[in-house]
Amino acid sequence: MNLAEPLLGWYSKEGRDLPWRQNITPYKVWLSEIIMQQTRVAQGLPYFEKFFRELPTIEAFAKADQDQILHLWQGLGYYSRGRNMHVAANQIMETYDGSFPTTFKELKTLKGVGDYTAAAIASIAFNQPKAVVDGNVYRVLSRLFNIDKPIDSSGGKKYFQELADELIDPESPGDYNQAIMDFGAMVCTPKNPLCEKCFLKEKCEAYHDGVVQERPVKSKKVKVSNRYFDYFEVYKGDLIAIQQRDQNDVWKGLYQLPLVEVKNRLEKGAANISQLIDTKGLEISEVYEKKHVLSHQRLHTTFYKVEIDDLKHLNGDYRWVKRNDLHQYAFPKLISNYLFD
DNA sequence: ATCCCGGGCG
DNA sequence: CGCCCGGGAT
Repeated sequence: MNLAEPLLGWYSKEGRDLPWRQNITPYKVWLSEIIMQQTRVAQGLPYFEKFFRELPTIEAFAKADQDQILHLWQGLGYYSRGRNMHVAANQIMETYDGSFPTTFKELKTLKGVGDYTAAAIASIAFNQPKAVVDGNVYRVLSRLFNIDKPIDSSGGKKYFQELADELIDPESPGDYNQAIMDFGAMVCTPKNPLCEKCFLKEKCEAYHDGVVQERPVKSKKVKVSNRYFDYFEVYKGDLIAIQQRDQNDVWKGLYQLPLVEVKNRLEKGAANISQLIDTKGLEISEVYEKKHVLSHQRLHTTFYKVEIDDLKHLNGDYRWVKRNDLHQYAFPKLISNYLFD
């Protein structure tokens, strides 16, 4: 696909007018790229202005003391970026005689400069055809080519880097790189991308297949959270209390036993049923503990049973069911295992 | 209030 | 591969 032509056309009209894009120098590119890592333009822009005003040259940056740099950095987050820049500035003064290294390989020897930043400086400041691959590029390419390789796997990273290197415009690598990132930030956004007015929608395979929202793919499992559930088998004679789950949560619409969810393991215990009924004079026995794993949650459950002498003692949205009728209700495996096994 | 996002380092 | 951080979206 010839991506460069439409992208550069769009960029020349719609690209953002940013201070480090005027009178380009390697120092400005480096400063802006490091500041913009993990940072939105709106937030980083005043920091760039401030740094460039206070420390207008690589030499000034190298000679500043760390306290001054961190003070200027205050509020931007990821403070190792500032500390690393200080080291890198001194590397440049000492190893490269005060002038920026010009090759991707040399640039990567600078502290805090990885693949992305080295490619950005090499292409924007030195016109070398090295494709940047940042979050924008992953998103744009995974959608345009409907690629479902995970962007957080080593194989996926390599695949996207190679694809990006094929697509880059060797005539204007710097503008091309900035164009695709602006496009990702302004049109092909993570949430609510502007597909309907996108000039690439006819070429976009994910748009064509209706999977834009599912790109890019990440393989890292969603962080699994721990939850602590205490279930109570509350019964009177032949009747047992059940409850339908209606919250926007796991097992919505299914039935379960009266439940008390607690924040952590320490709160676990039979006493939790006092939130549901008056436990005075009742005998509550623990039946067993069970860990139940879902894709995104680890449920630490404990089952208790308690017999009550008056149905009214259990307040809330419960229904009393004959034990023989329990099979008419849909229960999560966790609960049916308890009830029927 | 909670989730999501993101380059580079150790 | 987990951590570093703050802001924006939800």
